Amino acid sequence: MSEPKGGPFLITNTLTRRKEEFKPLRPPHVGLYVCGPTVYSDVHLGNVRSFLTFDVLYRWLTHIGYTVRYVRNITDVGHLVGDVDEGEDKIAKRARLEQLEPMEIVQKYTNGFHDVMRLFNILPPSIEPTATGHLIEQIEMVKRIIASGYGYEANGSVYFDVPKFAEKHAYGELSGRKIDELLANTRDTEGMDEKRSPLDFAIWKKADPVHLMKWPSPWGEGFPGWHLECSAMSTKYLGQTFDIHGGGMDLKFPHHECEIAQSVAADGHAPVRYWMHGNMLTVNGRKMAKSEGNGFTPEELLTGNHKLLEKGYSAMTVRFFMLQCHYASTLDFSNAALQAAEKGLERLMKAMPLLDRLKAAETDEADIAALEQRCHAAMNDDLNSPVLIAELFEGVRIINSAHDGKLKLTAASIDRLAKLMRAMVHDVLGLKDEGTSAKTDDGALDALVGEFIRMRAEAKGRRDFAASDAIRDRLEVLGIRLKDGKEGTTWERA
RNA sequence: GGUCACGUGGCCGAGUGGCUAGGCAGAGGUCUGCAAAACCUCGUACAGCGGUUCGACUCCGCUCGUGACCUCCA
Repeated sequence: MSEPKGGPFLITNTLTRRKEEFKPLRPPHVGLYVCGPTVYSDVHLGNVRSFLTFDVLYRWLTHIGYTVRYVRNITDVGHLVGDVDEGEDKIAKRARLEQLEPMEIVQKYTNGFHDVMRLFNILPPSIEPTATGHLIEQIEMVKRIIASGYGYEANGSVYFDVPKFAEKHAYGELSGRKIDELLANTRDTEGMDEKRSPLDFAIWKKADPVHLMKWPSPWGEGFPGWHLECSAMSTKYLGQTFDIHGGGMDLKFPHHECEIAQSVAADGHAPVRYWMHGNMLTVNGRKMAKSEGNGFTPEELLTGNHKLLEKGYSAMTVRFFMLQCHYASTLDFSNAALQAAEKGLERLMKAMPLLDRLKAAETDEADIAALEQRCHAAMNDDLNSPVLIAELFEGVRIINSAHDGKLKLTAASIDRLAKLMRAMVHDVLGLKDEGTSAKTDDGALDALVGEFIRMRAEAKGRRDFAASDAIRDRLEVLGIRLKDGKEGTTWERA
């Protein structure tokens, strides 16, 4: 494959801070790695936004013809709760609080994570490796880092020697940090006596005797450092250098910076060619985060049972809401914005079934090819889903106008428009019908409502509008809304 | 404190050195017995102050404001 379908695909590479043309290492294959969740508590909406961003990336790469191997890990090793390097690990803490085995915690929240992903129609990755399933690879990587001279053992733990690494390599390149500034900003050095420098980070950590999640290693019983699993697993499944690594902005430093250092130290190669970072979801201007306590669970979202929510919103409403904002911008949550998205999505989704009912004309009054071109251009420009959605509303206008008989389309244009709309709405944006239309209901209800529509038509025929309006009003109360059109009356759920 | 972003019409949010995305809300109109829906028309916004330019919302500087990272975090 020399060129992707529909022209070059540009992405903002956070390593260079520029928009670059995406050229995979081994086309048509693309290696994509995304940092997954740490499974010690419920995922919240902010987490969902990040996984949604890369879901759309995955969908778009696939749509333009690439074969993508998408790896997204599950962090199931208990990393430490507090600052510095002391204290309880997160999973063990949760296990104690919930009185469960650590691996029960891991399973419980992994299941929950998968449920949420399904709810938001986020596709599963090609490989979903766990940190605990790749201890051997991680231990081997620690050995390679020690062998290259950038790792040292101290009291059963192994640390990465950042200042030494920085002498020959660009530590801080991704996050735009300089070693001197980092050193100048170092906070207290308590509990860091094992480290040669406060900038050093653990790649293997000795477990104290009460620690629950620990494994044997050449340095004694312990557990891998937080940054190590991503390096080890991405290398295993995507190679020492691969195409795209994604994650939230907040992972840029230190997590991704450390990943680069580890890979360079262990294998001598920069691991990633294009880094992509999604921005944060905010609430009242503040980042939604577990530590802020301003997040909410999918159940709360659907039911509206949360102090921040005026009402419940469907998963697709939220998905659409997020896609109306570019992934690299912060997106502020608000009820007003969510309600606007709900209305907009409804308009878009209601136009989709009309595609089957358009009547072909001899001439064309809309340029579907140009619309198609603009849709592709939007997504090829750094996944600009807001612009794609704007174009899709142009498609909605065309569909509605044609359906009203105010705009002519040839059979070929109708076919092309239908294919375009379905591909963009369902395949690329991942928006699915949530079953509010009459079409998905069983035939009995449709037949029943049809009977009322007939009765009402008879009343209207007698010009007995009191009777016809009564039928309409009572059905409305029951959640059935009648709509009179040129070709008769249709209904939908109110 | 250091580093880096951002500040767009009532709200949410794209974007560009000159040709005023889109959605929601609002106003008027067409259609309809009425209504709903749909369609058409309407808002000339870009924090403030300077500078560069024939021309800046878009580039540069300063000021103000907000946020993120610097510690686990998507």
